[in-house]
Amino acid sequence: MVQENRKKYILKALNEREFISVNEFVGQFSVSPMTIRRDLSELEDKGFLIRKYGGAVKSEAVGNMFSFNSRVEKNREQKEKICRTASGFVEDGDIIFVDCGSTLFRLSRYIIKKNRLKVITNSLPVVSELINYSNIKVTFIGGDIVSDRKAAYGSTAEKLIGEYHADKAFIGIDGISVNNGLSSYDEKEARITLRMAGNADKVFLLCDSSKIEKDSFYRFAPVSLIDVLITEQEVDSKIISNYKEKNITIITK
Amino acid sequence: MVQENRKKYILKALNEREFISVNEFVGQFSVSPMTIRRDLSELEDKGFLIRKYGGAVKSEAVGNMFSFNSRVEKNREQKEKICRTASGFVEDGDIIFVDCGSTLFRLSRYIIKKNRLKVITNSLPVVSELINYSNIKVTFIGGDIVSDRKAAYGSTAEKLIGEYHADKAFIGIDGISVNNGLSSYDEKEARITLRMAGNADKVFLLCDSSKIEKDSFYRFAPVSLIDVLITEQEVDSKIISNYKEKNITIITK
DNA sequence: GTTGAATCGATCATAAACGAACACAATCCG
DNA sequence: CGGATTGTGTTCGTTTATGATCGATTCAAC
Repeated sequence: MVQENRKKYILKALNEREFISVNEFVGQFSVSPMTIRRDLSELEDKGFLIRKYGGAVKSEAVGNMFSFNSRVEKNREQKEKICRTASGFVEDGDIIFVDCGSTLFRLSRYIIKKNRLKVITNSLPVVSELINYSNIKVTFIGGDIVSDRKAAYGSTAEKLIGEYHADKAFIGIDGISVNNGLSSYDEKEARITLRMAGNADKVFLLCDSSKIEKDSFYRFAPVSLIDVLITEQEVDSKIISNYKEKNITIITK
Repeated sequence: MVQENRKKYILKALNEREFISVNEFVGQFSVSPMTIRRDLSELEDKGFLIRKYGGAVKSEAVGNMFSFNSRVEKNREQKEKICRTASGFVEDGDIIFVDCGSTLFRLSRYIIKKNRLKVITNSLPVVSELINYSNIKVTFIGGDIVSDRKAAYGSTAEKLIGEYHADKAFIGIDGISVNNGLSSYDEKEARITLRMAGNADKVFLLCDSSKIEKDSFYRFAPVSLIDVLITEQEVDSKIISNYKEKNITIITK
């Protein structure tokens, strides 16, 4: 059986049962455990399931009021990839800011294995993803809740961020260009992002390649605000060197 | 049976009974007691149950953020009744504090029809109930998130409450008596409650009758802190007059 | 209280599962 | 044809789940 059919079969099996094991498919398809593990890993990246020791369970996507509507989300795979890359920069014991937004939200699932992590965020989806993991301390930036963003904003929120300092900040934007810096579609959001970046030692910008060298309408900071730009695919080498000049590293995997 | 199934089964069993024992699962799953103990320990960390000698009991924690909380909550009907009564005191245009806890959480659904309401709370379940109603502005008190209470606590949270003033505070406690005042099982929770009450013009205490004239271990305020006590059934007229002397009205419907 | 049985949790040992790296074959494409 | 890509299997060191041991703790009966 070919790879595609195998994956379809796996998903079908998962619809009928709560848990599927690696070994059952090893028998059924006559392939090695490694192959099944790879299949499951890819399906996990796409958000179809969650791997567990020995197999996998259904993706819990439903039921969490604070989670984004993932089925219809665009660029989902790219976001997953960016976040997976970004999670490599999170170390045990870190204190990190996590900005709000649909990209940053996906970072949560890649950091739940870290130890003694402290996460400071204004995003409700991030909180609800992390709340059940005792190895992670979550601090929520309070303020006025904006329902369509599912996050806290406003002067209180901004002021509160100033009371914390983090090792790393993971932020999102709507556009970035060497000449015009970081830009956002929403001013209140930009102010939160700016504060988080300002109170962290190292700043990681997570954005998909479509936003690079594009500007959104509210420009709020020079590119020097960030240290690392993480995106999902190779970028023009000319662009890379432009950012390099500003001491910004672009990372794609 | 694999680990994942085991845990799900354990939680299912806990939904049907008050107490589950380690030994019953040792028999059912053919694993060692140590394994079950480890399972229970992990489930406790995530806030799904509370371990006791020989097994575990249900967690008090509320939460509509989680997939399998359809368990039958204790005293649920009484809490509903108390909250329905309390909602009668909420008026259009009010600014109100809502404390955290399983009783106060139920207040949300009775106030969603009000107009121009502003709700200030440290409870995540309350936020998630109200977030989709545009007629209600929600302000979340940030701070350290405590997973089993699903709310924010700590010095930041306490300080933040001081920055707000509300028309009314709706609070909960674990015990109240004329002589010893309000008491709580948890000190950090008491401090939040105290701040909310202190920053509101009128204070409504929501508690079921089993807590009246009972003391919990941390006494944190005299009964004069509150203005109105809302409970679910008729209280002894002697008690009513004792509270009346302190200018507290007891309301039962 | 005292005592004894049951339970608990820290620790160690073991087997299974895991993933990174490398190797190999099949396929694609200039 | 030859290089690149893709899918798979193998190896091997690491991680995870589990069970066993054993002293400490808890509970209940006295």
